Amino acid sequence: MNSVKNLPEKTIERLSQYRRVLLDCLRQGKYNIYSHELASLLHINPVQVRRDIMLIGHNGTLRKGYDVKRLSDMIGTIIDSKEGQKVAVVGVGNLGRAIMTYFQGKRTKLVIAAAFDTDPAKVNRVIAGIRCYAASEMEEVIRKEGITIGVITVPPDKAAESAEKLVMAGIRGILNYTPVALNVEPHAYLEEYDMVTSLEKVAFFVKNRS
Amino acid sequence: MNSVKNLPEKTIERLSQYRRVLLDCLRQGKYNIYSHELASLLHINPVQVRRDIMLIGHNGTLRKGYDVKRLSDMIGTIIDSKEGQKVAVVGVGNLGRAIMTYFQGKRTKLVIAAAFDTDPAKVNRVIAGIRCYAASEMEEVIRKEGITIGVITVPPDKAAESAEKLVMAGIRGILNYTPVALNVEPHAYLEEYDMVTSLEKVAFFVKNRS
DNA sequence: AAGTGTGAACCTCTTCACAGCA
DNA sequence: TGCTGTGAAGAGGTTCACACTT
Repeated sequence: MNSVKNLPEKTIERLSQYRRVLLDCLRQGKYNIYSHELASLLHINPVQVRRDIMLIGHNGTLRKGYDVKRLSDMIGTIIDSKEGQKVAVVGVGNLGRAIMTYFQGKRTKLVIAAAFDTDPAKVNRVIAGIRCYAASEMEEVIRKEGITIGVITVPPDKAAESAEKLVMAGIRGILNYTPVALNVEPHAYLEEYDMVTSLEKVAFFVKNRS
Repeated sequence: MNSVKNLPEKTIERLSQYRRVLLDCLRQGKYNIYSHELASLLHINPVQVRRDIMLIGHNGTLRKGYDVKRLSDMIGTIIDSKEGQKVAVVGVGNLGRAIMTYFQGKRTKLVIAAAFDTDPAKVNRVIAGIRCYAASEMEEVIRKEGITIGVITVPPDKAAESAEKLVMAGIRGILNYTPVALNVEPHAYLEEYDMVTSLEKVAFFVKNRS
């Protein structure tokens, strides 16, 4: 079937961004929005917006733009799990802390429930509102808390080991910020992002501009 | 013409990753590598590797795999500028520091030359080896140092303002880690990355697995 | 036999063009 | 008139299949 489960990856990314914009609108008391407004706020094409919205089910539309509340709720039912999901941050360095701070009290459906590190100065402390455990406690804590997603922000040489521990603990999704390609399939869904690559990409396009 | 300037975006990203792997090989005394080795290290298809290498000029090949040194140099001539490029980090929070630490002494062709913040406690200090200036000095420092790329890691509400300042200072490329879509075209090349979107994407795929 | 180089097919994503509705 | 919804075309990216080389 061609349900919501088969949405294109790019559409999912944009839905997340639509929702952010929509929530902003609600906060400002704006209750409907045109596809071209959403589009220009995100610098994309209005057709793209309409098609994404079409893909999540023809519903949710009106003749004078989209109903902001209804659309953002609709996106919620697609992206969020009903009972929410818990996230663990592995590696409480600058990057780990950045993510923990970012999420502090933001989402209700996606909550950072634990952090892990090997540094005794961090273990058993609460950092950015999140309890930090010893890396050795990973499996126990993840199972007990029902954590499903792990974010890896450790130094490169500890990345593979961290991923392995997460998989052992039954994690279902991993977001890897380390420049090391991990091998966790088919146990977990894996998303990798490398800041150096992004910067080099910008450097390339800066170099080759007319 | 169909030169190296017109390389697909995805190919550029992979070239950056190939180079990392190749430099690792050199460090380990490995001097040639097969496409399937490179591929499996990065979890992609060997054909993809061969095609990317083909795109950067048929050269660089051998009958017993690729010459590691020659290929990584070749990638260097494509990604790097001859005299290198300087980078500025705008916003010395956790994320800004993460990037500054990451790059410390890593690259010679892509160097973080300055950081900017409004916090008096950070201004005029050296953090992760990088001099931190007041945000008000941005235009002056960027022009004087010849900085071409800006990384924005400020809080969301200051993102637009930071981007504007960078553009005013003649910046040519921006990497935006803020969840705010910036409007800097046609002055600068823009790359955006949003951690929340990435996490939500992982959450979606975790939720919808067979 | 085991690699590379590459045309062509395939798949994914984006945009065009336009019908239909208020 | 000005919006949404959508078939169809187009662009971009990946993989297949196979010729070629040593």
